[in-house]
Amino acid sequence: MTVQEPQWLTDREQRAWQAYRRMFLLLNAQISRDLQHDSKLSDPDYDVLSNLGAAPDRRRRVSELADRMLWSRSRLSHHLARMEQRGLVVREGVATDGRGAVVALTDQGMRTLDAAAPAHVASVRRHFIDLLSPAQLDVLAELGETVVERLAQESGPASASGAADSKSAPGAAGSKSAPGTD
Amino acid sequence: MTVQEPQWLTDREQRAWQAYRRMFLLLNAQISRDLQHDSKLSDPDYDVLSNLGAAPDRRRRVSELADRMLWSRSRLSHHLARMEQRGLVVREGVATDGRGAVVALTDQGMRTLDAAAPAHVASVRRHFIDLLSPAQLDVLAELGETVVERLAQESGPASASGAADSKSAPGAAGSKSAPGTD
DNA sequence: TCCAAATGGTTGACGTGTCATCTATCCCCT
DNA sequence: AGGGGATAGATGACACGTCAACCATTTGGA
Repeated sequence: MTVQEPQWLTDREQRAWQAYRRMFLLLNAQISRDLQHDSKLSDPDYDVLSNLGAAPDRRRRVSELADRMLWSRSRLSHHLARMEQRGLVVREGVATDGRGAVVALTDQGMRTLDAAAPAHVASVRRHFIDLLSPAQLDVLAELGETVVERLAQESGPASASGAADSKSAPGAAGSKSAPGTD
Repeated sequence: MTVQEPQWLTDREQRAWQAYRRMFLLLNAQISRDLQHDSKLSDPDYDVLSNLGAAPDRRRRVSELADRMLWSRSRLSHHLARMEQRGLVVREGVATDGRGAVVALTDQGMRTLDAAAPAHVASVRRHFIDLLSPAQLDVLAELGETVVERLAQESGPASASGAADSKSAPGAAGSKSAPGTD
């Protein structure tokens, strides 16, 4: 019954882990701060808005939204309550299933999203994307997908994969229409 | 002049950003969960314990600890209050400066850290480190350092106290104490 | 010497996230 | 039918983080 000596991290591993954690800490703080100052939105607020904005009719089934964002239902429920309070979204009942609910973006929510998107994308670019080479971006994407895939299959074969947050431009140039930040 | 059309993310950029965010979301959740279940500690709890555990006399000046961890003083203060409540740390006054304070690991805190470290490292390995190639680890480290460096200098080149990084295992590679993972 | 500003740290209010629990509905099997 | 179980979602309690305000002490001049 020898106690197995734990396998500490090597210097190389330690360096990567450290860099990753510190990057997240600072990057997240900075981007959140920008978003808050520029648009009076929190990070999660933006995520919800952008995900709804990218939806067909600007509305989604609550559980579908939760799955898509990789959020717990509870978290989403709490957050929607706060956002509804602020007039950014509304909850509607769904006819086909008495239990279900649908969240829809209000006009105000839509306007808020449109107004926030450009600055947010710019923030992400400035503090992150533009600092990295294409090669680095690719490695990051690959590595992230590897980790996500493993975690997703471990913690629940029931999970559906979908897109979630963020940027990119879904057509609709001109001036209005959803800043397709998905 | 003309309103500048925001520069949305390209597919490649979008993919990297997306992967990064999802990875963090799931990875962090999983590691926190493991830590909570294995050792009854939250992520921040562990960070504080391990940082104090690695200190010369198992104690640090509060502000130095905050800088080192890249935490706000307020956050640290709140967290120390909770940890003190649980008997993991104690605050002591400092003679040389009437305003100052020092936090020290209690024996219980030390025991808790020792007990938690192996499982935590294993968790980090299992869900993250062991899934990546050395090359990927290096790219991640490099990229993370680039981003951190930029953010650190932007948000406060003035103070810039010892923060930097440096957390390399203080000769702990051996076996006994000083399990420093983060 | 004296006081304004800086520094170290705490606190309160409030938004956010987690877990456990609860309600209502739906599904399916007998 | 009829009831057990799964599902959709909401909620309450509590941990965590942020911001702004707040002491107390220390420092730097005039």
